[in-house]
Amino acid sequence: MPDPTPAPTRAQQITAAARTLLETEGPDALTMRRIAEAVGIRAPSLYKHFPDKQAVEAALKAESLRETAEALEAAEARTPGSFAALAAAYRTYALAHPHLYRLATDRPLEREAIAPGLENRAAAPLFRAVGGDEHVARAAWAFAHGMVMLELTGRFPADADLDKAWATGAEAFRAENSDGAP
Amino acid sequence: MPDPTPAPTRAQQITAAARTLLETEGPDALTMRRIAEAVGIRAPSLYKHFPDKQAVEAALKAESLRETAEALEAAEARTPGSFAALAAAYRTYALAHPHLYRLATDRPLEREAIAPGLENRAAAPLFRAVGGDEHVARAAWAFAHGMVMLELTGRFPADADLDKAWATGAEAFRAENSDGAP
DNA sequence: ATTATCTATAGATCTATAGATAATGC
DNA sequence: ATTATCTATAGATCTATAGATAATGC
Repeated sequence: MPDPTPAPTRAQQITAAARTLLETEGPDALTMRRIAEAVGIRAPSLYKHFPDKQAVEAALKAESLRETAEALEAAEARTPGSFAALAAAYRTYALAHPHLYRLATDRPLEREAIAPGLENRAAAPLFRAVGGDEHVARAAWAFAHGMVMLELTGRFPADADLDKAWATGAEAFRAENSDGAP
Repeated sequence: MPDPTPAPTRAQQITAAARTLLETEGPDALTMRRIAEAVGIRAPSLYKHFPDKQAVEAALKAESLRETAEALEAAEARTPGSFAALAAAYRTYALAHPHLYRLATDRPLEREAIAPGLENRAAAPLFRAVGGDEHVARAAWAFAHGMVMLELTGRFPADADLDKAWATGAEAFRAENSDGAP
């Protein structure tokens, strides 16, 4: 019988160390030297496992995207057809992993480095919840991303009731509001 | 009669040079050395006019915020009460100044470095256009910010019809949708 | 007197490559 | 044989301060 928890490959150790650094100390700590130190090797050895730093970052973006998809799929399974439930899950994931979320959404995605279909998979629950309209789905995603980013960046007033703002957006993009009202 | 176009102060020259660098070459070009070179002095001399680099960046953020407020006020004057008109003006400004917009919204704002009331001034037209509900105003702002950032970052599919996504959000946050529907 | 500027430089980093050496797998 | 690792280092930068010198304003 195969080992149920196979030893992680070096590449996996590197990605895991990079993630821990990013999540605990922020983007400035994400250097090849710090990553190597965390793994217990010297920085030049990293280049036997990843061509360059961008490739390490791309692996972290793929992780974040996959976990976002999983969070949305779980929310959909619990509460089918509810954009509010998806929005809550999206917010929860992003606020739990602020540096990772930012890395994954903040700069262009190296699409050749992520699994084909992963972007679509992450978008699918939202598409379904807003009634299958791609334009509504994009607007709803923008709302959720904007709320998360403005919240993470501290741009709302300190005393703002963000739950109410989220509820407003959840209401605005409900599937029932998307079909034919004047 | 006073000079109608007074010579810019050094601080103004420095801010202007910094802005040109940022807008034309992006954030990596925004170094104290490059700024000094553009002004025609040596980098250490900058510190007679700004305490540190963050202060230069704060001046650029204030400029961006003021111009955003002006763009929204102009749109409101042309088309009072229309969130769609404000959203269009917001998008136009951000896409015309992508690096500046990103600098101004991407990281925490040094609020002590910007004119008191400027944040409120920028928010006021939106607040009015959505019918005076602060929660709707925040959700609508998040939508607009999210659309801009996802568009700037290249996260929508290349063939996505973003005009339609903007129109969807503009409809969703219209003042008429904000009062009392079930 | 004060202010602006300069040179020189401290004090930190980074990413990535070259080439040698040790460990592993056939 | 091949792979992983190491040391050494190229080649770039950065921000910011110290202290000297020149220019300006009273």
